[in-house]
Amino acid sequence: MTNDEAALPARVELAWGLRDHGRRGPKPGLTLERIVAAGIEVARTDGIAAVSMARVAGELGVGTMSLYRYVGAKDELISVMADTAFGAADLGPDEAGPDEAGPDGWRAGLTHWADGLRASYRRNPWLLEVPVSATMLAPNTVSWMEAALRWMAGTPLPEQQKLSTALLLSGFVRNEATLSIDIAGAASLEFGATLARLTDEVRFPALHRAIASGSLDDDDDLDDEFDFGLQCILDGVAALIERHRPQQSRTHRR
Amino acid sequence: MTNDEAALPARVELAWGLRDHGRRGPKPGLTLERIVAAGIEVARTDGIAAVSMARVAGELGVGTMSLYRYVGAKDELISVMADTAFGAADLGPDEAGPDEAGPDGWRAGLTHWADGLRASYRRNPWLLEVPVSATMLAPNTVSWMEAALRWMAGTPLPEQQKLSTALLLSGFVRNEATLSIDIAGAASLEFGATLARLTDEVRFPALHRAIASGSLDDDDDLDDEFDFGLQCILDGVAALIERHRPQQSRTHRR
DNA sequence: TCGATCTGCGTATGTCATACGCGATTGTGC
DNA sequence: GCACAATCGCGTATGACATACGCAGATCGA
Repeated sequence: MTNDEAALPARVELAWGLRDHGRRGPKPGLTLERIVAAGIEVARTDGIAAVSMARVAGELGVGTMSLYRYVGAKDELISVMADTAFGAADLGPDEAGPDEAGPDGWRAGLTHWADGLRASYRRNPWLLEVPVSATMLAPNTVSWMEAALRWMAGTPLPEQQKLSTALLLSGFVRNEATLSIDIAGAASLEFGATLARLTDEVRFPALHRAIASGSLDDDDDLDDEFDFGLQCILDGVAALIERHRPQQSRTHRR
Repeated sequence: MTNDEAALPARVELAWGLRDHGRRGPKPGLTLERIVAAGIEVARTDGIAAVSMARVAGELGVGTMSLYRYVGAKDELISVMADTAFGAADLGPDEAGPDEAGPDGWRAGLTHWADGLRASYRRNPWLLEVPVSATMLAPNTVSWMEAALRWMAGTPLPEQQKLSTALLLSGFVRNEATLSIDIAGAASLEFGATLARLTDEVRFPALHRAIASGSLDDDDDLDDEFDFGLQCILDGVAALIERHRPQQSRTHRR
C-alpha cells in the first residue's frame, strides 16, 4: 500500500497512532490516552490557558518531563486533545446507497451533522481556542468530513462543491459556537447597552436602529441564531442543487 | 470609577481613545499610535507570536516597561492593533435613502463588503490569530457592522435578521481567510496526497471519492471557494427576503 | 549474563508578562 | 518664583512557562 515516504507532521503521526515504540526497556508507566484525558479534564475545568505541561503532569502524579516521552511538544498534545474532544462523527446508515433518504435526505442529514458538531463545541468550549489547523488531518476531524460528504452522496453536486459545502458548514458551526461564548461572556456587561453608549445615531444610524429594536437584549436567542444561519446556508445549497438537477448528464466543470 | 456610569472594559476605553491622560508631568515621548503601528509592523513581518512587549519596545528604541504607560496590558495592545489593522469599513453612499441602489442593491453591497473585509485579512493574516472577542466593541469593527447593516437598509428584513446576517457573513469571511492560510500552508506538504495516504476507501469512501476527483489539487481555487460560499449564503438571504415581502411584488430578477 | 534501549525525571536555560519603585521632569496653585 | 504632586522613562525582580540535556535504574534480546 502506501508506505511512509514523505515525513508526516509529528502531530499527525501521533493522532493516528503511528508511533514506533520500541519493545526494550522498562514498561511505560503512562499512556498517551491517559495524558490526553488529563489534559482535556484540565481544559474543561480551568480553560485551555491552564493546560501547561507541569499542570497536566501534576494531575497525573508524574514529573513534568515525563510527558515528553509520549508527546514531542505541547502543540502535539493539544492537537490530540482537540481531535479526541471532537469525537467521531455519526457516519449515518452504514452501507447506504446514494439515495437512501429520499431526494431531500441531505438536508436532514446535514442538519443532524451540524447539531452534532455544535454539541462537541458545547461540550468542550476550549476547542474554539485551538486553531483549526491543529486538527486538520486528525482522524476524528476527518471522520466529520467523511460524514458530511456521505449525507450529500445522493446529491447531484460535483465532488468539489460537496467538499466546499462541508467546509462552509464546519466553519459556520465553529463561528456560531464562538459567538455563543462571546455573547454569553459579554452579557454580564450588557452588550447592547454598552454598544448603545458607544454608537451615536449620527455616525452609526443603521446600528443604532438595530440596537433600538432590542435585537441584542434577548440573551437566549442563540438557538434561533444558529437555526437562522443554518437554514440560510442550506437554502443556498438547495438552490445550488436545483441548479444542478435538470441535466443528469456528466457535468464537465468549467 | 470613570466619568461614565458602568466601567467599560479597559480594551474598549483604549480603542475609542477615552483615556484620561493628566496634564502634569513630563511630555510623553511616545504615543499609542506609534506603539500600535510598531506592533502591527512586527506582526506583519514576523507573525503575532513575535509580538512581545520587549520586541515592540525594542523596535521603538525604548525600555520594555515604558509601554505600560500607554497600555494597561498586552491584551489591550493586541486589541487596538487588531482594530486598527481592520481599518474602517466603506460605509457606502453617505446619506442614501433606503432604496438607493435598487431592490437588489443589498446583494452587490454585501459582496463589496465581504471583499473589503477579506482584503483586510489578506493584508494582515495575523488577525486570524486574534480572538474575535478582542475587537468586538472597537470602533473599526463596529464600523464594519454598521456598513453591513446599511447595505441591508433597503431590505424588508427585520433588524434582528439583518444583524444575524451581518454576523453570519463576517464569520464566513473569517473562515474563508483561515482556510486560505491553512491550505496554503499545507500545500507544501501536498494536502490532498497526505489525506489520501491516511484515508483508505473502506473507512472513508466518500472522502476518498472527493479526493480522487482531484478537488484538492487545484491550489488557487481559493477565489472560487470564496465566491461559492458567499453566493450560497446570499442565495439563502435572498430566499429569506423573498419570504419577507408582504405582497407579491413581481420582482423578476435578472 | 551483558549491553542496548528505554523509562521517569531533576536541573538548567531562556523567554515572557508584569509588579514595584526610583529619580527626573513639568504643570499648577500659592 | 516656589513647592508639590502628577507623570515620565525604565531598571530590577518575580514567577510561570516550554523544553534541552543527561543521569540512574529497569527491562528485554542475545
